[in-house]
Amino acid sequence: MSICAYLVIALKEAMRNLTKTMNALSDETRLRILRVLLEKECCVCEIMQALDISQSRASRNLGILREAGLLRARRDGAWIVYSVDKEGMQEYLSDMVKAIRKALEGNQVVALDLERLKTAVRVGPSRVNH
Amino acid sequence: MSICAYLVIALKEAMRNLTKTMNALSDETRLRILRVLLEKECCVCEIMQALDISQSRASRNLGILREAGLLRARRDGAWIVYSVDKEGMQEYLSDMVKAIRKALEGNQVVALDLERLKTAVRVGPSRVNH
DNA sequence: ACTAAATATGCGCATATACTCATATAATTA
DNA sequence: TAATTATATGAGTATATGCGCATATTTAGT
Repeated sequence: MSICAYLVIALKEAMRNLTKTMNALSDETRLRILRVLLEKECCVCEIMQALDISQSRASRNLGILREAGLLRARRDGAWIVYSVDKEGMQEYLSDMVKAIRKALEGNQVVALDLERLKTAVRVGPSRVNH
Repeated sequence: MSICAYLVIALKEAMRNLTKTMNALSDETRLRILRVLLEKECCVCEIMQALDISQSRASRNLGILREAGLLRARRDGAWIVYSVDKEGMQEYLSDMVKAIRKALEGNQVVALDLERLKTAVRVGPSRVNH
């Protein structure tokens, strides 16, 4: 492949990254996950409990948010802890996150999620009766 | 339908509006259209020329942005002029628009669109050889 | 009123998305 | 090392999306 072709790809990548981000943020499940993670870092099973959703659904959507650069993941023993890396993320991503947070202010679905989050415990999916 | 059921629907509407907005902003064509309209209000045929896309594609995506509350449309003679209503739109929408604008700064695809916009004329689709 | 022009939209197709179910992978503990 | 636990992921399915093509709708001009 020619140098030129590579350049064209690089130029298109910025746009692709942006649409990827916006796509990640255009789904209700993922907006709810993001909002919960703005409250506190969580493992998959805590997200399951807060949103009252299945394990695979939680895991897959966390992966999409991570892939879009909105979350970071670290292992902590048996768990993988997801968090919003407010400082480390690209500036345009943190702008979006701030806008989303504001847009979700007072939202009732979110309120319920945050309520359930309070009683969520770091216990595996197998012990979450869902 | 009971009052309760209506309340539940109303509570869910805020979330639905947000995902609708984000969805509208998660497509490359629509991000490009929005960016062009931040430069100057346009009729459909000017958007066609700036982005070098078909008439139905321009019209449909303008409609989606409009439906999401991001654009307003007014008739001007034979034309329908679309614009970003920066003052009139919901606050969370204008936050998103600002973030998008910043994210697209220096983007090459956008640069080409804006270049073509300069030479775009308000002449109907039938006279745009595409 | 008739014709032309500008925009919107129904339809069909190809592709993308989101979910569940079942299973694979990776780390912990006995 | 074997069993258990936490998370990721492949497969299948139902639905949503984006596009082009053709056509409908609405306005302008004669």
